[in-house]
Amino acid sequence: MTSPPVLHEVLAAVLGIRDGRLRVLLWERALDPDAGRWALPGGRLAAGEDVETSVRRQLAEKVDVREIAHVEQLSVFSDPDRTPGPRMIATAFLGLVPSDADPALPADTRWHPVDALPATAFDHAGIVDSARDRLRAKLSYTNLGFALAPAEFTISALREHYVAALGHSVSATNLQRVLTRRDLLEPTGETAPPGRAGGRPAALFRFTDRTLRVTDAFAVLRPPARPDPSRPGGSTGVVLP
Amino acid sequence: MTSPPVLHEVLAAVLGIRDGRLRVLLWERALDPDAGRWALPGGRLAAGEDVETSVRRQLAEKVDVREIAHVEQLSVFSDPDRTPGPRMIATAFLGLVPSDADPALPADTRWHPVDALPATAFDHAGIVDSARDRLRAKLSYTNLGFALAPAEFTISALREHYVAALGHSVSATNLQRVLTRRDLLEPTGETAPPGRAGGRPAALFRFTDRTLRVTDAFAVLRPPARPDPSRPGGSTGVVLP
DNA sequence: GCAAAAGTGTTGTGTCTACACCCATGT
DNA sequence: ACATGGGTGTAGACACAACACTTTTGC
Repeated sequence: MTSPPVLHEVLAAVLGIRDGRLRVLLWERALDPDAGRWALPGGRLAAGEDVETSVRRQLAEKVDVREIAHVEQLSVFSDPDRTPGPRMIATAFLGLVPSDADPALPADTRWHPVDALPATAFDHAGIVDSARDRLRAKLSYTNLGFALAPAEFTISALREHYVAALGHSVSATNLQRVLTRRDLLEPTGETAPPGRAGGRPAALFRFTDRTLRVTDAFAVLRPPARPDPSRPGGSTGVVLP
Repeated sequence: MTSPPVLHEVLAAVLGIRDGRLRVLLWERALDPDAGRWALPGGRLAAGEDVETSVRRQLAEKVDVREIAHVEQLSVFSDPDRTPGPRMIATAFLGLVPSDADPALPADTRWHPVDALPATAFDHAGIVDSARDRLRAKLSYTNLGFALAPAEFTISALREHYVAALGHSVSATNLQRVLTRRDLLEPTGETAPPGRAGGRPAALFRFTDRTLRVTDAFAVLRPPARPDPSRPGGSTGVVLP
């Protein structure tokens, strides 16, 4: 009745916008199994730590932990044959690095576009896919953009980040309004100088909050609207003449 | 450098509407540790199985697996001190049982309201909370109601299920329209006889699909609307005179 | 002045919530 | 007839997407 030993590892799909594309941090395996293939950073769980502590510790070897703006658990990958040798269960994480953080990377480590992965080790390609999907979903109903963008940015720079992450066009106009309406952006007061071709200088913004916040909890079937006494005006906003 | 052994278990928070309330299936521990406290069903991962296979197997001991309409992974609970004795990591699942399934339960097992849990074992209360939260969120942007409701139901019966699960009032009118617009409901053609007080007989409905489907993927920043050639009429529906 | 880029005004559309009203049945 | 519960019609309110237009710069 004794089960064979099961080892436990944590793996992180660390995503960030680099060079206008959504990329993931991978390192090239030097040794078998899967030598020459690209793998997610991570490693064995140590004695005193829970999985989140572990993944943060292991990432510190690849990229300065302070550069990681957000970490969240994805799911467990537990196919008995997912790796050769003794059975290994993996808890996968999504990590996000803002584009102004440029950590010095080990020689075997590089940013690869998530939509053009090299040959990957084990089941790591599926983990990257689920990280990308999670990111795309959360960009639409949380403030998670803060974890991709630099500390200060113009709206059009932010727009490029969203385009790269979502994979479809995004209007700068609507992006600004959606984020502003939710009080996620605030102007710094500074402006960025225009390029050599001229143009109006762009105002700089920052995210008001750099921790995850759910801004659109309900798609439908919202709880009944209780009249909100904190809002001074009546139910209507402006009455046109 | 060798890590101490880590054991792996799966735990399931099986939720269902019973007696008008959202409840979770718990069994009362007979032995220490935590004897007399109520625990989630689950157990050790066996050799050849992944975590989802394992949780389905373990649930078969408590409730007929065919009665479980939906199973999904929640997250890993890995605090080193979450259980006494050798370290145990748990992968937690959400399971849902429709209210017309009434599995014969073992003597030590009972349905408990999720908002009035008895003394629970280990960290299981937190797992129940995250299961409840996941269910509430997904009811709003997926067709997950199918996993709580019986095979056929009236709108007002369905409404009571949503009220119990969400914890706030839901209008039958709007519930029907929201689900109908998304093509999640279809009429069976049958009607349910009215109660002894009279009233119009209610039409019976069923869910068109009994597997999980995301119906509201984007809160904002949707991909640009490509003109849909499959839809015959122009962009507008009806023109008023 | 002109091109380029940023940002605001405005309009159209969808769809959600709320509520009034009509429908079918038992007593 | 009338009470009871089921179901539809309709109106109001947002909020989003799209696009025209104004503003501010470099050349």
